[in-house]
Amino acid sequence: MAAHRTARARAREQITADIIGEARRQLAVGGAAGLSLRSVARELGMVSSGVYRYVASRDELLTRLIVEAYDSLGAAAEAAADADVAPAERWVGVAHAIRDWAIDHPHEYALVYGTPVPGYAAPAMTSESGTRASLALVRVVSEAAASGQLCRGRPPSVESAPLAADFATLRTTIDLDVDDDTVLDVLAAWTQLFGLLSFELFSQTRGMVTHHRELFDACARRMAAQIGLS
Amino acid sequence: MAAHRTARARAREQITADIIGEARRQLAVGGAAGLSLRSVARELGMVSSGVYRYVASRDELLTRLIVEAYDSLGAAAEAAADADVAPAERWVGVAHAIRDWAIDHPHEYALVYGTPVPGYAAPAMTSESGTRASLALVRVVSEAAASGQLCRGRPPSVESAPLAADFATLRTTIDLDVDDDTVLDVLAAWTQLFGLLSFELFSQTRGMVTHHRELFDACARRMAAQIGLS
DNA sequence: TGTACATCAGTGAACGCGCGTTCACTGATGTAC
DNA sequence: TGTACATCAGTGAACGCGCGTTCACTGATGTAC
Repeated sequence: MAAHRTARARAREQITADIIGEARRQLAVGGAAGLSLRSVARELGMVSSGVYRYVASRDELLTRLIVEAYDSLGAAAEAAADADVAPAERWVGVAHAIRDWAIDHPHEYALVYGTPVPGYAAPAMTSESGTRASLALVRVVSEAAASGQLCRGRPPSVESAPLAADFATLRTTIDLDVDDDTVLDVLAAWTQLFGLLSFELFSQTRGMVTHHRELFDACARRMAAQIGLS
Repeated sequence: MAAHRTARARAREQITADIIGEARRQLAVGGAAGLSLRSVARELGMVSSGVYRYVASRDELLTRLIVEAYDSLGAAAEAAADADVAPAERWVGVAHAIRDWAIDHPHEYALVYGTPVPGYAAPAMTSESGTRASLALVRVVSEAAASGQLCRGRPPSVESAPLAADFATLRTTIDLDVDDDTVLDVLAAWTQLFGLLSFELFSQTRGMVTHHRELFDACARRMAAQIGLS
C-alpha cells in the first residue's frame, strides 16, 4: 500500500506514545533516577526487551522526555508572548504561563531546570527546545524596544568590561538590541523568575510563603517595571 | 577511665568522619542517587555491613550530609554578615560568600538547593541549619533598618491582601521589621540570588554567559540598591 | 487474487551487575571488683 | 595488678530485590510479482 499509513505503523506510533507516557508517569513518582525501562515495559504488559524495538536505550528515552518537556513549556510561553496587549502585561503573561506550566508539570520542570541527571549529557538536539521559553520572555522586551515602548530612567550601573563583552555577544545571539543596563535587568528578571519557581516547587520556601501565586505575580510586575516595559 | 576519651571513642569518631567524607566524595561523582552504603564501605576497606555500626541507614547518612552542607554554607554566610562595613557592601559580601561556597561545593549545593531527592523526606532537624544562609542575608537588611541605613524612595507597589498577610507573618518570624515593599525587594533578591547560582551551577546559562562572577556581582549590587541599602 | 519472501514486533532466557539490610559470629577493647 | 565480665567493632554469608542490555527465536504483518 504505502499510500496510507499501514496498521503496523499506526500501532508503532501508539505504542511509542504509550512508552513515553508511562515514562512520564514514572518520572512523577521517582524522578529521573527512578525511571527504568524494565518497569515501563512491565507496566505496559510487555517483556523488558520489547521496548528496545521503540527506544534505543534508557538515555534516549530520557532525552525524548527532556525535549518534550522543553517544547511543551516553550509552546506555552510563546503562546502567551503572542498576546496583543501592552509590553508590561505581555511580560507578566509569559511569566505566568511559565509558572502555570511548571505547577502543572512539576517533575518535568525538575527534569529540565533542576539538578542535572548525573552521568547524563544532554545531546545538542535538546538545546534549541531548551531556549524557547526564555526567548519568549526576551522577545517581549526586544519587541517593546523596537516599537519605542521601553522607557529608561535610571543611571547606568554596569561597569564591568568582561560583562559588557558578554552582553555585546548576547545582544546578537538573542537579538536583544538594548543598552547594557537593560540587558542586566533582563538577566536579573530571568534568573529571578526561575529562582522563584525552583524555590516554590522544591519547597525551599516552606513555612515562609503561602501565597505563591501572588508573590510570583508581584515579582513579575516588579521585573516588568524595572526593565522599563510600559 | 572515662575521664579522657577512650581509644575506642577516638577511633569511632575518626571512622565516622571517614564515612561521611567518603560519602561526600561519592556525592560529587554520582549525585545523591549514586550514593551507596556498600560502595562507601568498599572504599574504606570495610565489609558492607560494617558501616551499620556508624550510621543507621542510607537515609540517615543523607540527612547528615544535608545538615553538614547547610551548616557549612550557613557559617560562611554568617561570617560575611559579621563584616564591619556599610550595609550595601555587607549584602554584596554575603552574596559572594554564598556563591563562593556553592562554587567550591557544587554537589552539596545541588543536594540542598537542587531537585529534592525522591522518596527522601527531610527530617525536622535539617530545617534550622537550612535557614542560616538566608537569615544571614536578611540580618543585613534588618540591621540596616534598625540603624536608619535603609533609604526608601519608590512608590508602594504591593497591593495583594493575601501577600500582605504573608509579609506580616514573615516580619515576625524572620525579624525583618520593614515595610511591605522592602519585604518584596528582599524576597525578590533572595530568589534571584539562588536563581543565578542554580543557573550557573546547573549550566542553564551555557553559551549565554561566560563571566559568571561579574554577572553575579552586578546583580548583587543591583539588589542592594533596590532594597535601599546604603 | 494468490503465493513467496522480507520485514518487523514481541518473547523468554540469560549475563553480569549493584543495592540495602539482617544476623549469628569472633575477637578485641573497656570496666568493675 | 589481675581477673571476670560486658560492650562493641568488624566479619562473612545470606535474603530478596531491581537494573540495562543482548540474543536467538516464533509468529504475525506487509510487499512484489
